Amino acid sequence: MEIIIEKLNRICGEAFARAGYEASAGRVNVSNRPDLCEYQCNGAMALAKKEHKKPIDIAAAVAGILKEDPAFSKAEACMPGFINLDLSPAFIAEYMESMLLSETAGLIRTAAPKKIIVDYGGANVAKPLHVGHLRSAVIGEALKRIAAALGNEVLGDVHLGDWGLQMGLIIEELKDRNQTEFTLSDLEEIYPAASAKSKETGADGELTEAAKSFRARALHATACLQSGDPECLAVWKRIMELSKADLKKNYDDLNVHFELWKGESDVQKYIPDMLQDFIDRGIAYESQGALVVDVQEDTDKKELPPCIVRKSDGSSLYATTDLATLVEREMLYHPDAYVYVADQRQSLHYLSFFRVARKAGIVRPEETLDFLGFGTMNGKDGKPFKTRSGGVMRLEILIRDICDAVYEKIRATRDESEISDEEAAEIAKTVGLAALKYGDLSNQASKDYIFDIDRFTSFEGNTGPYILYTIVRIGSILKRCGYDEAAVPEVSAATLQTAIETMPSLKELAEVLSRYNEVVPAAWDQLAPHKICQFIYELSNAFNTFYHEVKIVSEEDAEKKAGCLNMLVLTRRVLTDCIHMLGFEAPDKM
RNA sequence: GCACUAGUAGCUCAAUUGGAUAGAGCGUUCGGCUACGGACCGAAAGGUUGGGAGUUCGAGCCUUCUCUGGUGCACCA
Repeated sequence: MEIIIEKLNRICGEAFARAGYEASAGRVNVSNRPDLCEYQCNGAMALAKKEHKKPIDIAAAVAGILKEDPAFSKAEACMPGFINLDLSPAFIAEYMESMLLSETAGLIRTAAPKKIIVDYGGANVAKPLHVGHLRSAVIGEALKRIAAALGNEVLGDVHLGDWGLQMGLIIEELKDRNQTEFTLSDLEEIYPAASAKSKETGADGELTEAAKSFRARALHATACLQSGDPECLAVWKRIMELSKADLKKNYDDLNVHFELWKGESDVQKYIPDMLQDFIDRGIAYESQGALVVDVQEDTDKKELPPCIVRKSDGSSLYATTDLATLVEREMLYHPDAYVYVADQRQSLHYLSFFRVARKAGIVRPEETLDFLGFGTMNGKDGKPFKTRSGGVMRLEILIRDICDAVYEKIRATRDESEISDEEAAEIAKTVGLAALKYGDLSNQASKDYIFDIDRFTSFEGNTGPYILYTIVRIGSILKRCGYDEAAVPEVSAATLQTAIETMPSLKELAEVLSRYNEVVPAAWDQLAPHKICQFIYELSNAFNTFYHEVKIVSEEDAEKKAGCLNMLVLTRRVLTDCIHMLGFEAPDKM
């Protein structure tokens, strides 16, 4: 398999070379004027100045050569110097055949597989997941699956926040209540209560004395825990047990699965040696009582504050545990690359701690450290998404709401003889999750976006349900024609060619399909799952146009019908593989 | 104050990384049902890409100035 655009680049480059120009000018793009041609090459215009020739003359010479190539049914020069290209049916049919015969539907596995750790999720123990955790989970999971589909070895790590102040708050709150035993639902009530208690402010807007003293006690309890106090540790273990199980269930509901359930507590043991090493090598020094590392570089436009790796009270913080986590990962997994998925607001922290990691040589110079910062999920008013009462919405509630909305739609439109209430509820869970994830992933990760439940759950337009509907529709046609999962029609380039030659909308579908193996690596290189969303949306549109134009089931020409069915199988395969990469599934019917 | 980020159709989003006439969906208007699933398809209207200047054959994209939002600027994570 070769990516189609690279194949075309090669052919075009050779044509430029034969005409006496540099082959690098033969770069081909998908046309942005589909009314004129399918592909275009703009190399002649870039060459004109250097060659002291008119671009149209160069283009004409090259087009003359390309006209003879069996890959094209059209190759013509257009003013001021474009080369317009149409693929020949034989060429595209052959490409479809190779995709159909490929185990990966044409997706090309990377020649140099990497070991990649994706750090996402960002859950904190003892705090329920809320909407702020959605994007990290959804985007991180998608990136992980995309990288894996390309043949990389990928480990997802939830990197739990399990060693911070929230633990001290709960420990002290339990003491105040004289309580030693507690359940998950107790915990769900205890933490918010304790948190509120520590933040209580008086009329002047300052923390009250009670809040201050409670906070001080919590800080002390946190310190006790971190220094291994058995009593605190016992409570901590119990909290971990309950909370982890709950988090796992919540992430399962999101179809998000982590290979590693590591947390801050796992890497505490590396911190003393790591910091001592920093000091010994002169990387870290004391400043205002804290231990810091300079991260300023000459090319920086502004002053960067040094990275604090130990607070003046001797305790560790965010950057410390992140660095220690790298120490452990290097030791246990030797990865080639890291991707961190977290809120855009943390970009400074990541920049800073990446630099410390490099400066201290925790990672090898050739290892990559990437940070994908995502934007805020806003409500329809453009402000951060809140519940009606203005609070933070729990993720479970959000998922429930979206599934309920889908459920009502399915009940309203279903054929009751085919879909029971129970089935409708099952389908609504699948479709609701797709609506939620697609709604998020179809936006560029780094930008803020507006969460609109009505739009996301719509079955029309660029939505998850529309994509699923297309998959279900293809399944329905194949079933009607007698093909189930196992029985795939025999593949033949000649048959496909006949079908493509006689049905223009099928050729368009084929050309969208041919871009599959180009889009997925691009989505990975740019950490841009929305490119896959855009692709499957275009693919669904191309299919539905074709569907509407050609009555497949009643097609009488056996060869044409076989070609169509092959294309249906391939379309479904590509759509299914793509949504799997995005982290959701299609139901059998909906 | 300094820095980062965004600004594209009434609304929600794209734009193959510098290429031809800036594309989709929703909404609006019009057209298509004896359903291979109409949860669909086709068509129309809708734009000075926040604004100014520059770079070149060519700019939504690059440079610079400017306006408006959002965010971040050492001991929270």
